[in-house]
Amino acid sequence: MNNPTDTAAVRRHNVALVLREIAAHGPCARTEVAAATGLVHASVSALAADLIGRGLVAEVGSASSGGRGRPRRLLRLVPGRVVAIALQVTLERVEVMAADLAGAVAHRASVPHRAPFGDPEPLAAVLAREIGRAEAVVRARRDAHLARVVIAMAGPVTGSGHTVAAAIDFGWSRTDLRALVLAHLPDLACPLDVVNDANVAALAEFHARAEQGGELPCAVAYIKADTGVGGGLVVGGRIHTGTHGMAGEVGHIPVAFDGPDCPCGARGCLAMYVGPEPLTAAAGLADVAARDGVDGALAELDRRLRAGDPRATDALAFAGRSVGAAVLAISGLVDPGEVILGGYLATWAAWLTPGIDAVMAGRRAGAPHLEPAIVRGMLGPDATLHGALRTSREATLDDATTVPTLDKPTPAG
Amino acid sequence: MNNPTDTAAVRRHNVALVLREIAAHGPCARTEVAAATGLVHASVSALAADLIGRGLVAEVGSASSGGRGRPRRLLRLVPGRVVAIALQVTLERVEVMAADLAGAVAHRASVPHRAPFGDPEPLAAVLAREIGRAEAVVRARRDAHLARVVIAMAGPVTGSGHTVAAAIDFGWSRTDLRALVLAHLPDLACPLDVVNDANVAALAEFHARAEQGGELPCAVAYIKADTGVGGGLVVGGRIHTGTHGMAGEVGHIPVAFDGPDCPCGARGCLAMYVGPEPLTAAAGLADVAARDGVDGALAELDRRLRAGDPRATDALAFAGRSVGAAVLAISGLVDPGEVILGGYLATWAAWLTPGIDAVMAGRRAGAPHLEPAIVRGMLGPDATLHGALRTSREATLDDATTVPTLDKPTPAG
DNA sequence: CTAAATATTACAAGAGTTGAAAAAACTACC
DNA sequence: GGTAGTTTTTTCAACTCTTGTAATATTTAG
Repeated sequence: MNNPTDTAAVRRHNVALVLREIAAHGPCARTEVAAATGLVHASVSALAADLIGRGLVAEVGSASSGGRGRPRRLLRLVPGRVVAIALQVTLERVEVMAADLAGAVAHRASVPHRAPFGDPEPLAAVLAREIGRAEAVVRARRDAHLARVVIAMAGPVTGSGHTVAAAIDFGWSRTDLRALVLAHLPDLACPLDVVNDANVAALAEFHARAEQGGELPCAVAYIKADTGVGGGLVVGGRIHTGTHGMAGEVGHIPVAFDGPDCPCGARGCLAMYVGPEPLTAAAGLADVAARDGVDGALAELDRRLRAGDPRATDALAFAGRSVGAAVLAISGLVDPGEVILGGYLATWAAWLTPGIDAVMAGRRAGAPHLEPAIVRGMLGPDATLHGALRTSREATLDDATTVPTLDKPTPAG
Repeated sequence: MNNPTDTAAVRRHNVALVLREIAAHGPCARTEVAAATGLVHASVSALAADLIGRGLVAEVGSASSGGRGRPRRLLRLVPGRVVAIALQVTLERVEVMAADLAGAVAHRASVPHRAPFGDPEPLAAVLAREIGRAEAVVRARRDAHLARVVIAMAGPVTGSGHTVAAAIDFGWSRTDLRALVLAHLPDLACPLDVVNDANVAALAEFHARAEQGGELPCAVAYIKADTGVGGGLVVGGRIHTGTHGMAGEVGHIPVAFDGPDCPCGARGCLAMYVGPEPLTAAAGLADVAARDGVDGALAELDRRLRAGDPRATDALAFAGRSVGAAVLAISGLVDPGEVILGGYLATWAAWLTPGIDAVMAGRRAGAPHLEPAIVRGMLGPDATLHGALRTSREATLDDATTVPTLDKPTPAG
């Protein structure tokens, strides 16, 4: 907010306020919105009329409010009015999901991409094709407004939100993925963002918790492990990307500065203790990994954990200690209210917790009220897709005036 | 910004914008302010008139701008109009400084406090007495407006900004220092804040760099060591306090999770490697420390470093490695554009850098553009006092309408 | 001394919110 | 069944703020 402000900005802000309230607290009357936002009845009426004009909000019947008096006319989000497309790039596939502001899924796809190492162009073509398909689905719906396309993938993304600084798994460096994809889509009429997968997963988990628990902490950290170790920081409800898009890369927190060498160039990184390869190796599954791949080894590790194999449980307990060290680092630096575990850290939380607690016990004993709560993420493997959709949702809720009015400006029939 | 916005908020924002511009870029004309802020000439005139009415800004002569034409009338901050009082609590003394928005010092004091362990009340009395003295100095000045009193001390301060959660050095816990001090000052007519000393020092160093370098990074981390190891995070120009006021406590980042026990309850904390006791001990000065205290040992260490004593330089090189590990953790988590060293880390940066670089070399080799620059702080031991003043300054610049107009509202003679 | 150039102010218009009054719509009660 | 009471929503005049244009002020070049 370094720019000059005028009354239009006030309008934007207050429209967003009303829309956010209606989106968050289900169908509700104008009076309730006024009470919740602090705006005056007259203002809420005008702002709601604006939102209705954009097709974002509609009146949905009346509800007599207990005693006598005029019944309140409830407002709610119009399903399917604003849709976003999210794409997640994993090692082998592209996952696609399109959903509206309420989270109703309009389109879902999963395709293999067979991207060659070192050349982002074929993957960009696949992404563009899938965006086109999803866009066609959205366009077929009457009055659906495509707000944004969001591509999530591993690797730091620079602040401006389009260049992947280093995608180790794909052998790229400083690749403007947005430009590559947009080159295939000259007619795309909405913004396209590239984001870090773990960062948006953190955002999704943050909102999932905020929606069920009442209070939302000022900061939340997310640590996940699946094919890699990553994470994200949500500060004040927003993703903290950092100067180079590296923020939240918890996989490379050094938990032992004289530890084993990490491919990143440093020593003793967290990923060297809880990453899939070191973890399965520590559980004595190196041979399984060599034969069946990492996924097979992880599945076998899961079986052995549930069977009570001591070598497996010991490996998890040791890994837990490194997670505990990372949590202490996070606690001291960022001081989040909660640390959320994702991926197999959530699945195997029961076996990790003893190690985490052991490392944190000392400090907790001194000041238990100052340490973050460690909780399991509630979203499964789709956390990233949901998070990518969430970034679009937040952008729309922040500035609803980007959604066109339904009267004349869209004469497309 | 979750509250409804009205035109008054627009005014606040734009007044702040103009004031900030005048404060930052010296005496400048309305035209220049308009160009820099994006506001229209007419608006700048009105806003400047408001600021002049509050006595914050004054016209200071004309300056012909090159060629012909009406000369521009320059605006500048009125010295001494808005004054803040900062107090820093150290182990043995209370340091006091009062200064105006431009940083001109109006009052300076340093008194021993002899605070007993476990009882905050005597210290609160000393603080209240010193605030009263500083206030009297401010009040004696014609038209000086006391904006804020800020108390900086070690220990996490909760977000609401008044309770010290744990002051280890003084043996307090969850102490509402603000209430204790205000009880002695029933007539204090301005807000009183309690802040973490290292956090505000980080803010001061951030602004010191921002003022000389043009671009300010989106995030900056600060690490200092003197009587203790601490730090701060500045994100988006603001101090990130965290959920419990613990953010930036870099002294307790674990750099080796099987390292030596730390009084905080954890193991391998950074403070166990670069803190004054471990550092002097590693340099073979344990006996000096026992005889002359920590300060004596640090002075001796400084002499030996400059004399080239290999044991001293080796100790610093080793400590540097732990700092490097902490920087890697900070880089991965927060991804600041710069890491600023303070205290004796700045003084002895030349001996620490080899160790830091050794730890960071590996990752820098892979992606040099993604690692933060490590720089020495420019402010000396007064960084904390300047930072405390800076928090007040930022609050005033954010909302200049808190400064009363000079006409009638202040009939005090 | 005049014309050009630059800086600042004056003024009407447009957009937004606010507060009070009016209208709408339903329930309860006689 | 009609009327009063209650609650919700809309209408309308007033106020504030920014903007764009025009007018005014002030200096230098020629």
